[in-house]
Order: sequence, then structure tokens, then C-alpha cells
Amino acid sequence: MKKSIGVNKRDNVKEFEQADSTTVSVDCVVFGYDGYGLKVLIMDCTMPHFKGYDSLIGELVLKSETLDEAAKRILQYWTGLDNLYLEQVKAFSDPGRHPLGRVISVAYYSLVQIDNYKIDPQLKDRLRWADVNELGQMAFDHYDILHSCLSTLQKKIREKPLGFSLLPKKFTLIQLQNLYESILSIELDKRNFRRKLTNLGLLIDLDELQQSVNHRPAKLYSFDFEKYRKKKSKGNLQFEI
Amino acid sequence: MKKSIGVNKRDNVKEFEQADSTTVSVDCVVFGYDGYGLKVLIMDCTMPHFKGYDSLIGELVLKSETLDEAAKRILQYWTGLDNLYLEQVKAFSDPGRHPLGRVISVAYYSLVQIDNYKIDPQLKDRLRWADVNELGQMAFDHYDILHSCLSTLQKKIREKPLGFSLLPKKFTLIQLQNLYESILSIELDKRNFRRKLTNLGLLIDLDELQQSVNHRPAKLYSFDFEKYRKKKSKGNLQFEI
DNA sequence: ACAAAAGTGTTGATAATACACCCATGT
DNA sequence: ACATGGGTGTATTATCAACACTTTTGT
Repeated sequence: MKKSIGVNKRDNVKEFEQADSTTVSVDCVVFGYDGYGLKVLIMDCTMPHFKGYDSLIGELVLKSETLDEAAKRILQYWTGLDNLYLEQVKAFSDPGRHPLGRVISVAYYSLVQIDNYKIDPQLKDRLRWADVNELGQMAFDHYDILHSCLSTLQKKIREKPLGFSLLPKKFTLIQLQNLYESILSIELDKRNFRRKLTNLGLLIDLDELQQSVNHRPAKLYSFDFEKYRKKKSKGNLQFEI
Repeated sequence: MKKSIGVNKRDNVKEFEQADSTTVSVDCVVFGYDGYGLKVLIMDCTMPHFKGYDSLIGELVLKSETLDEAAKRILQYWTGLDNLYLEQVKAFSDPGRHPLGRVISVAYYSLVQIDNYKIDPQLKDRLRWADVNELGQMAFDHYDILHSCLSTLQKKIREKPLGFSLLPKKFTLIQLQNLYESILSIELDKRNFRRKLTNLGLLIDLDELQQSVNHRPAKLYSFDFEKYRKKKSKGNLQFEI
């Protein structure tokens, strides 16, 4: 049913004063990579309608903050982490998506170096890393949100050096290749992959080797974010995997 | 200053009941192409704070509709058109972006065949096609929204056959090339462009010629959207310009 | 010495680029 | 016949894809 007030009145002031108001939330898909597969930070939903369901981390947005600020606050609160890679994906707005009323949710995804982070012990009965593929039904429309963010990640990781935000600062080329293979669900040729990456000129050879592996240790590299920014701003760069 | 209610309470129900509420709007960047340059449908802002400024077309979102539905309603209302290409881009949420209070706006862009459409005479003192590059200061943060949508269009038009939604159903290859050149602000090689497009196998040669031009008439083509959908769903397609 | 994973070059196919002249129509 | 923009092919270069063996370490 349509309301007569606030709809296409062609007069912003009256429209505003009589407007429907809405609750807005941010939901964050926190991705991590543990060397075997892509993981998502999942919490146990406590809301009666979805008790026990898996949900994303999310909160309502304050009037005084931007959506980006809300996402940062939420991430900081639940993970204790700051300065994470963070990207807005899409707003989800089905009127029936939230059982308590109209809530529009803006989805973000974020990338965490999983090995550098321990879940707050106080939260460890509510938070866990779940494999992306293991998740089925979730609270609200969080399954859709998750998969929408996953598609965006799969697309963006080929155009921007996002993979390095999922790996430790020092990584091997094989770890990097495994990461791309598992996120993109494809197989890559080892030699071609290494050639492409080294030709970018953005990897720093640390002249260090992996420790305590029971096979030939691999060389460690790090990614030169500074050089990447410079090249990008000069425009002579197309990162593409 | 932070509120103590509704912030990271780890209890969704209480949080919801006491939540800040917000007004949500949709702003649409309606793109058109007139054979010379990329145009945007602009209206004269009537709100006192921005009287006379250029603004995008936008309205508040109803509680009973999705954002996509709101965008469709707004487009239908202001242009009379239906079934336009429509894509959500980003939510804009600076707390100070709207002078009357907190309004989060979700930006969409939309593509119109400009020659097939006449502005409603009743609205023609408020609506006009403006060249993208001619627009400077605009109402609200509409300049940012416009340029954000423009960047998205520039990116997406290389990956998806969006150009055909901006041209008449029957078009010449030169019109198509001009469109790409003016949207992307680059020059393309005529022969290479034509080869790439014809090799896609998605153009229908109509065996018709342009009428009443005072030079050699060009052949007319149309785009085979049906075949595109089929190829895409089978996965054997990469549209790339 | 054996297991396990790291590392390394070449070749052929495909796609991208650069480039200049003739053609059809209206005036 | 001339002005205007439409239409066409080839040669070169760069990029991508396929492929198998040797090396280093721990046990």
C-alpha cells in the first residue's frame, strides 16, 4: 500500500518533515585466510527470532557518524582491530529482512591477517572463524550479504592487491598462490603466477627463508604497499591477476 | 559525542527499541548520450538552502519498498520511463550532507536512450539534460554522487554491454565508437574497435543504411541482448572493451 | 637415500597495436 | 567534381598458456 505523504511531492521540505524514518545498520563480512581456505568471522545470534543462528557482525548506525565510521567502530568493538582494509559493498533493503521492523543494512567487507589476531577470550563463545563454504542458513539475509561480499572480493582481488591484507607481512609465493586459488576457486600455473607477480616489481625479496618446515624452505617476500601507491597515483600500473 | 544507548550493546532487541532513526533517500544519476557527449538529467533544486542549484533526481524511500523499488518509482515519476538499466552504486552518509537533518542517500545510476525520450512538458522548467563536464557546484553532495556514479559507469561499460542502453536500438558502429570514446575520454582505433565488436558475435547486421546524411550512409546494427544473456549464462563470454 | 615441497625457461598460440587508402552519398 | 565521413587488411609486437625436471631441506 502506498502512502500519500512523502511520496514524490516535489517539495523537499514538507516531504522531509513528514518522512518515514528508518533504522540503518552496518553488517561486516570479516574475511580471513588460514592457509587452507577462506574464513569468515561469524557470531552466534542472540536475538530471539534467530537464536543460535550464525550471523555477521553488525550494529545500528549512529546519527552522528558516517557508515564508514560505523563499520570501523563495529570492527574495533568486535575484533579489537584497527586500520583494517574495509570496503562498502551494497545496501540491503527488503522491508521484511528484519523481524523487528524496517532496517536497511549496508554491507561492508573487511580483511584480517588471521594469524596475527586472537579472538577476545570474553567473546570466544560467541565468535568463531567459519569456512565460507560451510555456512548455510544464517540469521536475517546474512547469507545473501555474505555471498554478495564474497563475489565482490573475488572480483576486486584480481584488480587490487587485497590478497596481501589476508597474509602475514612475510609470506611465500606459494602461500600467495594458494590464497588466490582458494578464493577464486581456480587453479593457477605455478611458473606463470610467479612470473606475473615478480614482474609487477612490487614484491620485496626479504632474503629470508621459512623456518622449521620439513622440506625445502621457501623464500619470504613482503608487498611494497608504498611503491604500489606511488605507481598507482602516477597511473603507470595495472595490477591484474 | 557518543551516545550510550544503542551502541555496541551486544543485545539486538534493546538496541533496536532505542535506536536512532534515520531518513533514507535514493538519488539517481540518469545518464544519456546525444551523439556528442555524456549527459545527465538535472533538476533545479527548490529547497530553500539550495534554491537554484543543480541537483540529481531523488526522493525519500518508503518503509514498504526496497531501494531498487524506490529508484524505479522515482525514475518513473520524473521521466515517465520504465525498464531502464539501473544499478546501485553506493550509500552517502556524511551526517552534515543534508541541511534539514540526518539523511543517508543511496546512489543509483540509470541509462536512457535520450533520442527516444522527451522531457515531460510540465517539468521542462525544472528538468534538463546537462553535459557531465559542465556541472560544477551542486546541491547537497550531489557533485560527489555524480562523479562516483560516473566512475562506476566508466568501469562497468568496459565489462558489460551498457553502451547499447544509451544508443537508439538501431545504431552505427561509429556512433558506438564515439560513445565509448566520449564516456571513457580516450581515443580508439577505428579498425581495431570494429574488429573487436564484430568478433563478439553479438551485433545484428540490419542490412539497413542511415537515412538523409550528406555523406556516405553508415550501416545500421542492433545488439543481440538475448544472445548475450545466453552466452553469459553458459559462461563462454568475456565482454571487454 | 628418501620424501616433500620449492624453484626455474622455453615454446607456440592468441590477442593487441599501428597504420593508409578507397568508397558511397549529397550538394 | 568535390566535400564529408564510412569502410576495409596486414604486419608487428606483446601477452598468455602449456609444460617437466632439478634443488633444498628434514628425517
